[in-house]
Amino acid sequence: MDQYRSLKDHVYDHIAQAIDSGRLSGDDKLSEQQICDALNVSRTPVREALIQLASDGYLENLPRKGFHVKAMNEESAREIVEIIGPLDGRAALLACPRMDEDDRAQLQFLHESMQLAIAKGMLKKYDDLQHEFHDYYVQRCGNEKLIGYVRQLNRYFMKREYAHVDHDKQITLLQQANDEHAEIVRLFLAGDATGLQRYVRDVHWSIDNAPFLVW
Amino acid sequence: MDQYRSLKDHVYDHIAQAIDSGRLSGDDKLSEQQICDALNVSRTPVREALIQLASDGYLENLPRKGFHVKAMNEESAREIVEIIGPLDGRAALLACPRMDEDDRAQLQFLHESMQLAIAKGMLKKYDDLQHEFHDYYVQRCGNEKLIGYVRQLNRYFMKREYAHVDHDKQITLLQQANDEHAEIVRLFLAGDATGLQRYVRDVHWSIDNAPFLVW
DNA sequence: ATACTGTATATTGTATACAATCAAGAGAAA
DNA sequence: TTTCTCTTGATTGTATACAATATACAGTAT
Repeated sequence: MDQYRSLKDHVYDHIAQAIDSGRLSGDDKLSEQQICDALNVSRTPVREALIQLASDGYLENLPRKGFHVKAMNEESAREIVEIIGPLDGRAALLACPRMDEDDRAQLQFLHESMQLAIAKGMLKKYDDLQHEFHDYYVQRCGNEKLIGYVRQLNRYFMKREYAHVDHDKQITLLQQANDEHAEIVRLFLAGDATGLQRYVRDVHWSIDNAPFLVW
Repeated sequence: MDQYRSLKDHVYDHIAQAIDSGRLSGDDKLSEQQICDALNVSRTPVREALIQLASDGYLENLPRKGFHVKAMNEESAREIVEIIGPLDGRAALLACPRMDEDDRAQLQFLHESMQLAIAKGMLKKYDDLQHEFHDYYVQRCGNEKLIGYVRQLNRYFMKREYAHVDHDKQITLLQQANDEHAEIVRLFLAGDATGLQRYVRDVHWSIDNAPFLVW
């Protein structure tokens, strides 16, 4: 058994993971009692976890009607795309002067790994590497609040499915995205923080691209 | 007696207001029992409110040691200034095409009111109008998530004091800020959304200005 | 006087009990 | 059959009780 800080945090992690992994989705209602039974805890820590999950954007709370998973609809997708660019761009700007030789090598390696994944048609692998790539410089921007915002916004892209696009089209899209990653790596190597911010914000996260096209 | 949605929300509002108004500050510890006594409620809704307040950035929670007000130090001020520009700029971009004739007139009126406040040396009044000015277009950006982010970040500027700067210097700073507001109004009137975003982000919220210099 | 240790008190974390509201279904009236 | 109402059970909101940990302080040893 894991030694959690508190039962509240245990419950929090349990539900957050269920949502991130897609086991809970849509507008699923969460029954407090059901969670209690599943984790063998009382309602108190469960409710505390639910309140925190709602505050963190995982859930919605209808008064007297309980909590349900916040659905990912057209509108919230738009809202996220409208915000992520400026934040990710700013993170890149801040991270740029904080990167050392090894960091830049890591980015280049990730870029080339993604290229390999595309060549082999390993879409899932590409997706993972993509997150690692962006995470790498975001984590090094030196701004905890910014890191938190970006992490929260990115959650919505974790569950994205490519099923509705045919395989060849997907490859084309990923290749385009990775060409942009190449430019991002180039700007990091050149130490052009300002240009980097502009490129990440206005090109890579162009507001005109649909959510499933970028990144 | 107010008819609150729930006692939890009642407690939440009470403490949030105490913090926003400056009655609670620094690293003040919050005693659960003390809040219970003050509001005549049990610990359950109090704890639920505290958890939500912590999740919303008002408080910090040291396990087994309770909640305390998150202090505003040099570092978190820097973090906020690094983020607010891109977000406020994006809000202006999104709001621009959504403004009608009346909205633009409102912005112009607020700008001129601020000019009047400066002329009369009414610094507090200027501050209030300033918030109203920025709030006006942020509220109209059509992105609830973005509105929430900007609101949360702005909380930190509400309690700012000018005490450590002499009066003449303050006037100079406010005049400079309001000149920038004039340009912002001009861009709104011209409908130049892109230029507006750039100006708000890179000039008005220039990362080089200290927090107490801008806005 | 200072540092350490043990105990008492206070505070936080969790469980349970109670109150208030909501949802579903049975039965009656149209 | 449909709709309304009433009742019953389930679920949420709140209070209280108990358990675990931390804090404060007195007493002792160095």
